[in-house]
Amino acid sequence: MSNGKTWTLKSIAQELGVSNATVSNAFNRPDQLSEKRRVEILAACNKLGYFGPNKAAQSLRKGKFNTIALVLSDSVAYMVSDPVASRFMKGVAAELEQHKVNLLLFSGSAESVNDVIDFVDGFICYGRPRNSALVGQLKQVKKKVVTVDFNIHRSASVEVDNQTSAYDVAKLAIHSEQDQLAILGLRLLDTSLICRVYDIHQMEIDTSVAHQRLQGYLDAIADSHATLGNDRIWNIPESNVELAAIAAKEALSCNPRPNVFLCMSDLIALTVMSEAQQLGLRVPEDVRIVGFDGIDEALRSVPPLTTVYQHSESKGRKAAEMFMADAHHAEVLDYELIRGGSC
Amino acid sequence: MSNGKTWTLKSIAQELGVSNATVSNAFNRPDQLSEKRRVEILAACNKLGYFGPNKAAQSLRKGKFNTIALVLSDSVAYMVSDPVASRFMKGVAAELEQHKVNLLLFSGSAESVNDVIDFVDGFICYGRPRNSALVGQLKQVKKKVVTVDFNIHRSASVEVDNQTSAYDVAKLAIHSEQDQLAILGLRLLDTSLICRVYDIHQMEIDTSVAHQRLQGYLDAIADSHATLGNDRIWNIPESNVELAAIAAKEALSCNPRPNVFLCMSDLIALTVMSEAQQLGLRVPEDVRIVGFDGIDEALRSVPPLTTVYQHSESKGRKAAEMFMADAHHAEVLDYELIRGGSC
DNA sequence: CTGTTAGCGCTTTCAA
DNA sequence: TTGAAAGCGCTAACAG
Repeated sequence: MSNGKTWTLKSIAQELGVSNATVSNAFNRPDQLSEKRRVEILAACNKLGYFGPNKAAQSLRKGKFNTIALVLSDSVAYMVSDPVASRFMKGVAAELEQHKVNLLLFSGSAESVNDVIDFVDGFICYGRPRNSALVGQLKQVKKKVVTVDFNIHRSASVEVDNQTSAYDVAKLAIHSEQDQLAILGLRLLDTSLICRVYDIHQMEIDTSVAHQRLQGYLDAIADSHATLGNDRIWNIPESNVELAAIAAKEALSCNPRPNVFLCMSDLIALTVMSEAQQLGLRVPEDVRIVGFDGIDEALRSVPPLTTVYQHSESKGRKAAEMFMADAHHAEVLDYELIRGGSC
Repeated sequence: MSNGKTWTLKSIAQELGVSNATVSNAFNRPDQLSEKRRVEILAACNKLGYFGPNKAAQSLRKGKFNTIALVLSDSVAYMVSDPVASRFMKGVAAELEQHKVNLLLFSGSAESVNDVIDFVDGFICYGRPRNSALVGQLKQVKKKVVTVDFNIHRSASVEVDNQTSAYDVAKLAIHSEQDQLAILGLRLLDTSLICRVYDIHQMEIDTSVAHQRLQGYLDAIADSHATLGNDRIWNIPESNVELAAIAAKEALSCNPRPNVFLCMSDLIALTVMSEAQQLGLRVPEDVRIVGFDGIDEALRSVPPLTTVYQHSESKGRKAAEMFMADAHHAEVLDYELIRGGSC
């Protein structure tokens, strides 16, 4: 570590023989002193190793932090390796970088936003946080909030029409009334277990992404008069290959075997595809599969996956944009149906 | 937004008819007042809607922030979607979450760490930042620093032996003196262009990951007496499929066509594999390929990729651990050779 | 254009 | 156990 003296605005002002207001102005309000004087002061500061006012003190004083908290729906550790969440973060980061605003990652499983609220100018909240207490807190917060993929009925939100898009992609997969459906759901239940979801009608119909997609699927199935047995909906707690493989194996070994798989993420869909192929089943001849999200890997699979492409990166960018612009409306983003070869 | 009054320690103390020191103690130093009194005060605060001392003021006073900055080697937007960096972040996040320490993502292309230095307790720096000025700043910083995959000769570091691992995996790929090599490098040059790298001997041999790997490859080639033409090293500026595909096409259309491809990332290797297969070449019979990193997708490819598996998540965890423990040594992490079917 | 001063909201001696 | 007061480092209003 360098052993130079640690300067403060005050001490440096004293050293230079000017008042601290002058130094402060030199850094923050160029119009308050002569160009010449400002340059002199800045140069002197730089030589002495004073690199500008302490940001923490500055922020305390101004009530402005140049930092926003991105509240994720789950732990940071989990979200950062989720391909869809990553793309979203990428969009947020890209936009914030332009505004020179720092990004603080915050876990949706944390106990309280209080830990960071005094450090940030506000929140972008990506998906309903796993700890639902946070939602209540966010409603009370006296700072800017932009919600994504859900809405807390205040301030701004960015959403995609999950229900309609799920309906659309399901329609692509269902070909006849004879089709036997299976739904591989992501986080339909608040559990870390892989299990069937039986009483969908008793489920609290909330605004979570999973439930919106489920509703879309169910509508499509009803409209098509196809069959969805009451033991044909799975809950998968996390979008990862290991868990998905277990559910996929279960689903593929049902009797009668489903021939259409509606999957709430591409990772799940790709896993079903791979499991099916290992059983010697052909996609789409024997088994049709659709995913959701439109991750890169889905384009590269054989056959490529039919899925709903979400503009996750744009979503992130939009959310950050709305935050910066202090927007107060709800923005609904487009989606695209990708017709791969899996159905 | 809630319209309740915004309490401060002072105003709440006044309201409760006690001194502000008492309120402060109730929240921070339970031993300084009776249990009964403490509980009373806390309950009263909670009822009135005061959720504890303002963290920004607290931090300014204490000089402790419970936040660390993760300095990435490139822009946050880019790093967050890189599979290897993601795993690293996952490890860091998991460890910090346990300590209830917040994570601030910081771009390696930013101008100066000054923007955040006053908000954080220190830095974890993942890879040499693209803006090399940051390295100099980090050396001066009077706060904790842990570097990863490079070393600034102060405080702690976590590293993997890139050179030896590259050597090892290259040895797996090279079978005879007749082999025609190609190296698809990642960020060997400070440019955003895809191009050949000619004068490797004039290159500043630095401690960047890319150069260490290159040295490992070159050693392996030399030891095997195989052939690496002087126009057979490519620079790819980013690890993504589009850029990799361009370089892969170039490399595959060389005459004589290389039959061994040493790739500095799995994504690059997978892209070469896919391009080769599209040309009707068989892997590994016609073309042998090795990657680096050991991402999930590499295990699932056909054939699975031979590569070096880095324990990226452990690396992240370790870096955070060392930060929290205020370690000062250099830690060298293990790697594993994964023998897939691609060579 | 420059200097003085009152806080931002808090913690922590120190004396009572 | 409590209260008064100094000060963390800074900004902004105001007076000169």
